[in-house]
Amino acid sequence: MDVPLPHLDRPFDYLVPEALDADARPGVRVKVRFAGQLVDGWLLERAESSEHPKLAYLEKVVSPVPVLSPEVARLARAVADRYAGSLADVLRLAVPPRHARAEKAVTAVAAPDGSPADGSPASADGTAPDGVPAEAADADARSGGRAEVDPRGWRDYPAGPALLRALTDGKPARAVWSALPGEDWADRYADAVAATVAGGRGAVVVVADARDLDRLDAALTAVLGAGRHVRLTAADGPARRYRAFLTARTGEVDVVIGTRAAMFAPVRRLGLVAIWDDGDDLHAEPRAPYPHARDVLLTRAQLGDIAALVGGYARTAEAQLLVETGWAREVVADRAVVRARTPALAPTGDDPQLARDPGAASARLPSLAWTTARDALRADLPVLVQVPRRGYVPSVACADCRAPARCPHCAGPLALPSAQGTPACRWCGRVAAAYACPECGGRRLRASVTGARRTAEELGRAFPGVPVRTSGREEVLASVPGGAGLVIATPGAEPVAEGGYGAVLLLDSWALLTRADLRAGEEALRRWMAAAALARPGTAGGRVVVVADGALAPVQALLRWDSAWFAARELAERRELGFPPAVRMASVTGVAEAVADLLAGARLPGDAEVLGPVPADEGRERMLVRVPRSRAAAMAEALHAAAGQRSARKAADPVRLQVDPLTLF
DNA sequence: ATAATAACGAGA
DNA sequence: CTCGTTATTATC
Repeated sequence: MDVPLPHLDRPFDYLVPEALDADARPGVRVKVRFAGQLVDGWLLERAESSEHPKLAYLEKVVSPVPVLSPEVARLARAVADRYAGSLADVLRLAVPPRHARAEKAVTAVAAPDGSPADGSPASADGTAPDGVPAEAADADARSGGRAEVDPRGWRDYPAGPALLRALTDGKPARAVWSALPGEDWADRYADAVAATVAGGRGAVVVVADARDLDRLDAALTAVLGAGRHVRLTAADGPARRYRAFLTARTGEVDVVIGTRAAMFAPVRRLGLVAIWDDGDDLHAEPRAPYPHARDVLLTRAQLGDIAALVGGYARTAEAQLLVETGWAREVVADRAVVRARTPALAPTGDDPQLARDPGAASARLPSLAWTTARDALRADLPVLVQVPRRGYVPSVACADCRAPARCPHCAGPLALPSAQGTPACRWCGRVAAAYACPECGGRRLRASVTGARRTAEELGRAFPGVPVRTSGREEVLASVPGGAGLVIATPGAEPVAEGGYGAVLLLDSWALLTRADLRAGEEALRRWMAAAALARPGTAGGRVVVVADGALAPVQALLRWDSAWFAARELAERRELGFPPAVRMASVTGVAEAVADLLAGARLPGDAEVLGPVPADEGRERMLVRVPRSRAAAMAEALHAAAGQRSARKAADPVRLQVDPLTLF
């Protein structure tokens, strides 16, 4: 039933009229009369009988195309349960809006009679997508006649060739991959997909943005040839998106790549789910119930014995948890290989000791950064300058040692309500009047971040005669030529340089590190590594300068190119502080009475902690519920049920439920 | 939203 | 005890 009310989040039985019998198959969109009015719905399954005494008839089958595959239906239910949401909400994300013209075009190709090509009934257990008969695939598997895919660049990782072999063999391998600097990740993902396809199975790959998608698209076309895969992204518009969706659904292609819109893509005989750069916040769906692409894909892998690949230059705490729990194996290069591929990395003091050179002074560049850039330009190599985007909310840090200031009571972040105010916790609201830094004992606090963009603009003037390109919000460059030139980019928009950059400067790192965010350190490292990975290896003259204190853990991790170490440290810290992913959290946001009402009605597990309230925007407030991971399902169910109670009695004020919210403060 | 149903209280 | 009114709750 396509209604978002949580208390109606369950199947309803209807009679199928004779006339609709042929079209009324599982997975089709239907219209039914519900509470007097016509509503949209999904036909989940056909049954012989019903418990319900008085059934109404199905009003209409919207389209005979069973757009909802059994595998995706099961996945959507699991995702709804995990995120305390409704199936209808997840299905809205999973199945793009119907586009009649696109449907006509695709089904006409797939089957002249208008029915989809894969009209076979769902497999009994619902785990495998319907379509190709299982026996055919098994026969293929037993024949042993599958070509082994050349591991190519995966040879740089001791576990790499075995991973590809497992993919071809159809084994549910699960890997957390730390890409080497300079690695062509898109080629490696194309290899992994090709290995899966060689085994007769399909794949879903999710990337963060259009630029990554274009890159992966090109790599896949090179490896698989044209027409073997399809792009699925909301940016392509409703018609193309629906068309791509149907192409996958009808089994015409069995490799789908895309942004997070593709995470639910129906793929015939799915054998691999993969995500690149899982730390990018674009992977978090902003619509209810706010699922994260990584979690959706991993749920999918778990439900269907499907292989999973989680990769990035940097490793997230979530990926680290997969490794530490043994759910996934890490695929990393040996230290010797890492050393050989890494550019020469150096930190430099944050306080600019301005160089004598007038150019450096005007650009307010630390002298090491300036000389590094100059040397690269002299060697006719491009230079990348990473400058954080504006708009970061600074949190409060110790003015002496710059450790982030945390609430002594709940370890939430401190914030200054005004320039001269007393710091207060953004979680529990307690005022930290007599704050003393646990690191150095300092009592003074500072809020930071100065204009970052101007630094970049001035940088151009510091190197007269050198072409300057910018890549950022308005215009994102995919690549730049190899000669001398300055490229100024915001994080995530760094173009690839032909042959690699001679120098990469990571400026204003302070803005990244002091963000009021649990993931500030992880995020900084992720962005630095993504930029530094574009530099040439140190042996080929590649140098990276990070303007940050070399003693800080994220900086250390960058210098050693060891994000696994940092992720382990980060995860350990979150265990200690009781933060995700070590625990499961949910946030409940709304006007105070509504939040209190919902929590009062929720039968939370006994060991649940309720934190807050803290003020949220527009007069609303936010409470956090924290449980051990083992209680995650119980917490989600309790919150969903409580939301159901409220909606059943038509409680006026809406409450937003968010499980594992990306930002906790 | 709306219809069925339970709950309640007044008047016989 | 019945009837009419009102709160509650389920909606196939």
